Amino acid sequence: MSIQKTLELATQTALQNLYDVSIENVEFQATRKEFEGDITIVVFPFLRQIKGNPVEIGNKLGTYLKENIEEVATFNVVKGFLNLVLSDAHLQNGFYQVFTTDNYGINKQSDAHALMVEYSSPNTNKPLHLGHIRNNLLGYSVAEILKAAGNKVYKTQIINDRGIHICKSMLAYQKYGKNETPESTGLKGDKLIGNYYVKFDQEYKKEIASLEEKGISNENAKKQASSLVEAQEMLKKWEAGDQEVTDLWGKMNRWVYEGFDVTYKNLGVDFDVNYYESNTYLLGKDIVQQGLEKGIFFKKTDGSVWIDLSKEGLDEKIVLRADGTAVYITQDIGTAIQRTKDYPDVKGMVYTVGNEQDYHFKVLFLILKKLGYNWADNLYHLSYGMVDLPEGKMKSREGTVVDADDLMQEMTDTARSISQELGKLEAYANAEKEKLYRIIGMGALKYYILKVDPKKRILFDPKESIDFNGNTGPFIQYTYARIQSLLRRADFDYSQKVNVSIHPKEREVIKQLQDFPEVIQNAAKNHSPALIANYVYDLVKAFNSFYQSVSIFVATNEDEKIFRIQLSQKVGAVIQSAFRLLGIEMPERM
RNA sequence: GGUCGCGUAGCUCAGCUGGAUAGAGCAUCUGCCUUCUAAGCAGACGGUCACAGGUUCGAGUCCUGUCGCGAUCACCA
Repeated sequence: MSIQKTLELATQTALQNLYDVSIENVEFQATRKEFEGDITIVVFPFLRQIKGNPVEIGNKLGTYLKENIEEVATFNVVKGFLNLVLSDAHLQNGFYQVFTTDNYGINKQSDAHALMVEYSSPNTNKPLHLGHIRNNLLGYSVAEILKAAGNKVYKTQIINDRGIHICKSMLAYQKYGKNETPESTGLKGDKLIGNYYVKFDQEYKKEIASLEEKGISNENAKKQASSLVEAQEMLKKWEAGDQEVTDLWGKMNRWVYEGFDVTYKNLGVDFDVNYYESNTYLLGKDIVQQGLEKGIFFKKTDGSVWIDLSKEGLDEKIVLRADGTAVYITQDIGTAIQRTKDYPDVKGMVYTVGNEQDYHFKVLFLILKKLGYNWADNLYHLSYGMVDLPEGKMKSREGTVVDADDLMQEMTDTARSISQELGKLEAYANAEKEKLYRIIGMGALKYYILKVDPKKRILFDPKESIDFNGNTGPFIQYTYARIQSLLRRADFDYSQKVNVSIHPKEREVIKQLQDFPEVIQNAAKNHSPALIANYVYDLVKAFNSFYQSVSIFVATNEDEKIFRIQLSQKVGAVIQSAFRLLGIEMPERM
């Protein structure tokens, strides 16, 4: 039984005995650090049922708890706050239990309730950028957090491998590509294709400009430009299965995937299953037909099919075009249903998609619910804020993007130069040093992105480098590395339970450790890696303060030394577990 | 214009179901390396929690309105 539960029951009994009232909830909070105590009971809410002075009630309750509950060593009352000091014995027992629990805080995954987490979902006409990095890190991390909270999770992406934008790259390649390949140019496949996408846009703009000179309005010029018309024709050919077009499409997509694979690998993310839009874009039409029969959708005179969501405060929304072809939401309906067929154990899905699509997902979830799918209640749009630059939105076509590969490389480079400046790691082999630079650089990047609340937008200024001091990934990695150094030196058995008097700094660390399981549950419930990041930061602060104020190897007796090593070991383990949920690796030294 | 999100120290962010004097980091300034890794620790400075009302014993947190920023309201994806 948790200490909180114990105290709650005891408080209820106490108030029954002392005042003859039955209280339903007891409100707890961690004692603020300027007061003495570990856990605080808020007395004010009792005043609804007990007439009297809160300080007096607090004192009576405190006395009762101290006399009857062995875990309570002493107490004090400030205003309406009853601060309880827990006994050393209780803290030691609590810690030893934490210490001896393997994979502390991490739950076993249950097959009963599987979830599918979608993230990344790139277009195959351009390389990944900083926006994708946020998406990928968030999706991956939330998937890992959900696993740690006890869910079975399938990670997936839907690859946007068809459409007019792909045709634009293909067209530009046909015209200007001279049969270049990643091998012949030495470029990553996604970079090569991305260049042609930009090339198309440049030529398209030139064309519009020259049409405008001939007196054609901008609006008409945009529609009439021959390059655009050609791209549209190419899309029709693709849909008709034209051999030449589909061959080129296949070849160029393969190059892009090879490029993406490198980026994903460096980013440390992975997927259990991929869905391709070229396979799913026709899905959902039969569902629309069924919905029409059930009266959920209705047909307009031109033959297009709609759903009326005005009762839900939304508009009418089209689900099928007049010519019978699918729109974006049609295939999303189809894909969601397809996934539950492919993976019958899936009871819910998480979509990691930017907040610009809030409206879309509201509509999608509502439609699926109206169609009567019982898993529709367990759909969640993990909506996150955009990553913007000081000058505004990133735009691939205009070249104002922070490229994912470049940024990761820069982070490693920064880690290298800081490390060299500090004169660290000089004794190690080059290969090991490079590996550590990568771990530290990526740790800085990932923590920087994940520590902020997903729904807030991030302003990224490329001119200001991401920090390595303070509330950062490397700070936490550094603490871990220090702990590993301690453990390498501790060449004795420290597994046994010991009795010591607990230092105030140790108290703080123990209490932090005890919060970890709840933090994981909370992060899962809120789909927020930021909660994990903030927790680890607090834990590390508490540990560093402890590390600074007590000596571990020069403890006053053997038991104390063992206890401090145990405490350090477990803090290291929790840091590692928590950072694994963020996809951040730990260095053994730095 | 409708809808949704955000607004906390000079900057970047915490602040759990309402609870004590609103917390960190960066930046600026002070101390601490002949003792376990100074990417660290201890401290100083810095706040009308956008604004105005309301609910409450108690509001950064809940409600209403106003302002500011962003997104969205396509037979594009």
